[in-house]
Amino acid sequence: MSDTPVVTRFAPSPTGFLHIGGARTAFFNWLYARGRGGRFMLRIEDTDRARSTPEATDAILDGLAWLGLDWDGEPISQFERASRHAEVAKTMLENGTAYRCYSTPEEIETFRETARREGQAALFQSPWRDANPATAPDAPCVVRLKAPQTGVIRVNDKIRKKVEWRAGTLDDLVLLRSDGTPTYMLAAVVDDHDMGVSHVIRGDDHLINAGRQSLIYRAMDWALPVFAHIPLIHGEDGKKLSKRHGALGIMDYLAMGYTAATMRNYLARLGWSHGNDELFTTEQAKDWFDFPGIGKAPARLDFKKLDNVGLFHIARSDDAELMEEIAAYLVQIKEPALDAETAAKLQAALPIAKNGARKLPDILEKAYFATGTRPFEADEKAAEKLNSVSVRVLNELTAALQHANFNKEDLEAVVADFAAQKGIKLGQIAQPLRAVLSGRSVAPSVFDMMAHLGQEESIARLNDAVTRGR
RNA sequence: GCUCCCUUCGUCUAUCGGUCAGGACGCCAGAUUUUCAAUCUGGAAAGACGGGUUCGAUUCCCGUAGGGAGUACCA
Repeated sequence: MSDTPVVTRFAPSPTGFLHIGGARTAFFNWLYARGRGGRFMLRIEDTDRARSTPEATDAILDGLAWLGLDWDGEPISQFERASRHAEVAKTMLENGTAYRCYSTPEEIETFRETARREGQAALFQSPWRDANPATAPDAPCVVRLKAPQTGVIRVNDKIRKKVEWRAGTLDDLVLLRSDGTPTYMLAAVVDDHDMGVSHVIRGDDHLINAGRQSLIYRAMDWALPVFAHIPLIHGEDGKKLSKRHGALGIMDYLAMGYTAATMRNYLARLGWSHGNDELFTTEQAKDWFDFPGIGKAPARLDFKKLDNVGLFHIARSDDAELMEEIAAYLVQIKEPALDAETAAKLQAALPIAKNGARKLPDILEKAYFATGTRPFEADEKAAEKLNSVSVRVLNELTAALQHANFNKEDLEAVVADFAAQKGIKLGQIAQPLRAVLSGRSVAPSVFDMMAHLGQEESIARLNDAVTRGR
């Protein structure tokens, strides 16, 4: 282990929302830095002026914020550093590792077509590479990297290990466009260098770029960062993620009701593992995360597994935290916020309602008995449990409840005794009881609900049903 | 086309030459049971294929197939 401080970065291009793959890349970078007392930085790669928008930048920041991935310092705009990039290109021009190329787009296209037709690699070979500068026309030009034509280009990757390209299979990439703006290849290298980035953790789709970019590092005589190219995430059908798969954006998961802690755990396990550990906290992930645990093959999204992870995390979330998650969830699905009274009722019922919930809406559903108000109208399924017989039984139960202590244990005993006396099964009482207490067929334990509601409210709901049943 | 990468149960994965190939989700069966769940017990389920190397390969090497990425004055 080197003693240089760890600096990682997430460098999205602001052309859309933060997608699930990008979120995981950001998370891995965050984990690596945070687990080692390093810095995690954010750089917005907005050199493509036509496609970059401030809205997309905001959306990405929102996504990271929701996931709880905090970054150090201010996000860096790559575009604003254009003059520094041009300066580096100029240095390369001066030290002979780059050249001006006056070929027009049409000429390049013709070259490629010919090459392709002849079955050759379609890498453009500029006639200006070794041309005498004196013969240069007074025309717009790009600045190209002078890629080596002999030997091999080798990159050491933490995950792929040694990756090599034969010189000549990497082209003379454009560093500066004809309008003087930098391309991604140049800008990314210069920024990573200037920001002191020690570890570049990014998607597998950049593996070849590591080879290309290493040439720029060498041209400038800069130390290379540690590269780690992580496998991509595929859709449930194993194909590349696309619109067809839905749930592409990280915020779509909030809209479905998954909590941030759930997503962090699930995302961490997609492509990374720590022995047989499946369910863990973000703190543990920070301690454990390292390159040897990262796999090589792309992973697929599995919502069933995600649900299961949610079960674990909701159960262990603290109530105040869950209330915040629920508020964010409601905003995301464009539902009105909870009023103070309902919120208070919900929070009080959380210890009961979060039991067995995988997603936020599950909690809301189970908490309805506490957030709703009398009289409770039984929904269709609940109504099936109510008939003249069951209502009569409930009426009799009410009497038994008059003298009960309203805690779970005593209530269980009282109701069990009552059932024994009547010679009926517990279920024959519990189900209609659930219907009158919550108006639903899906709700927490009837004893939990009564203990939570208290004697007065519980009996009032029983009486509502009895009155209506007459 | 060319360059590079990848390949263990349906899915996520463990294994770092010798294991009855382990775990998790899901699935199936059973238990529990006041609903949906949850919980508990048990079960089926995998090394893409073909060659090597080796006393011995899932593990190392080569090839094939399949998948992916790149091949832009996009990032």
